Amino acid sequence: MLQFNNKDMNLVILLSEIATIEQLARNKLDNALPKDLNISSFSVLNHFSGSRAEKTPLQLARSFHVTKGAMTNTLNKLEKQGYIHVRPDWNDARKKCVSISQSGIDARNNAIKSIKPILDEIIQKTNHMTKKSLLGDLRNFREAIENDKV
Amino acid sequence: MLQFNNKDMNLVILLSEIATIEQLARNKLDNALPKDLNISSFSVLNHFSGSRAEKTPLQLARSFHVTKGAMTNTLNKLEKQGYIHVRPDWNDARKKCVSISQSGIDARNNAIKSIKPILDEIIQKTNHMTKKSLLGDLRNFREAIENDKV
DNA sequence: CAAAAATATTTTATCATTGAAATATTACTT
DNA sequence: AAGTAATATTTCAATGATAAAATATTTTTG
Repeated sequence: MLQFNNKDMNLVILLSEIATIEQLARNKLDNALPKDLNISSFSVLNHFSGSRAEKTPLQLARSFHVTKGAMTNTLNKLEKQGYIHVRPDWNDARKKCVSISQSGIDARNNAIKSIKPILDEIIQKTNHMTKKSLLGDLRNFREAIENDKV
Repeated sequence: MLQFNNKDMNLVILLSEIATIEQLARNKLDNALPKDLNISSFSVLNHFSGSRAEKTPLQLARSFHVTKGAMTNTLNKLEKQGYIHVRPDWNDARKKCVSISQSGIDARNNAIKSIKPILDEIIQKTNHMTKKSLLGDLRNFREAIENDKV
């Protein structure tokens, strides 16, 4: 009978564990966020709180490993909400420059307040040592999967 | 300025790493699978290769942490394709009993052939020690997030 | 310099998922 | 035994993502 070998099987189990965690976390956070902000929109806003430098839609799409069309969608919503500024790139008319607005910053801070209890609950239930090693391991693992060409 | 504390921030980074991996892996596998089988359908078929015991739609929905409606959808497709058998539960008319068919087994084996190169590529790029500790850590982590009530 | 290739964004059709409501059946309560 | 609650499945509308095509602009090339 055709089967996975052990290594393949372990990898399949690992990947489905990852998919499960992603699904659970996404749903929890999505439900906790203010209803005008889904995870995608929040992630973009949060991205700009680290560095408020302008980014193009393509750069953002790549950062989040999402298609360009999906990013167009998210940015359109954020712009309609007034949470980001979008302007043409004066040097290259193909490009746009996206940055966060003051009300975007406010919305982001408000969103953080609403998901913080969930994050703290997870932190409380998880032992910290585990999480520390996890992140590095996961990054290595991602790099093994990654080969982008959006 | 309102901010995450360090632990929250680490958790956010960890979760977005997980989301990224999930997205990359899903797309890779989805593209590699035969076009009549997406990951959801494949996962269900593969589930039955471990134990061919009959399962109800609800049990399957819970196994995959997916809504009942989503599972109805997947099972309908699989049934139309002839890859599963669905029969009423003679003891409880609310329930159905789902099992894999011979052509479902064939489809699953064929799907494995098509994704094996991708799995092997990932395995090759990843060091095995890492993956071993990862799985246990991830399971603990999932348990910290999990509280189901489908 | 003109034609072709590359780059950035948007549009389109399709699809899988969610949450909630609808339907049907069984179990519990008194 | 009747009425209420619980369980299992399906349906429905809305949503967010994808892949691919369309559009527009810039860069490369011959």
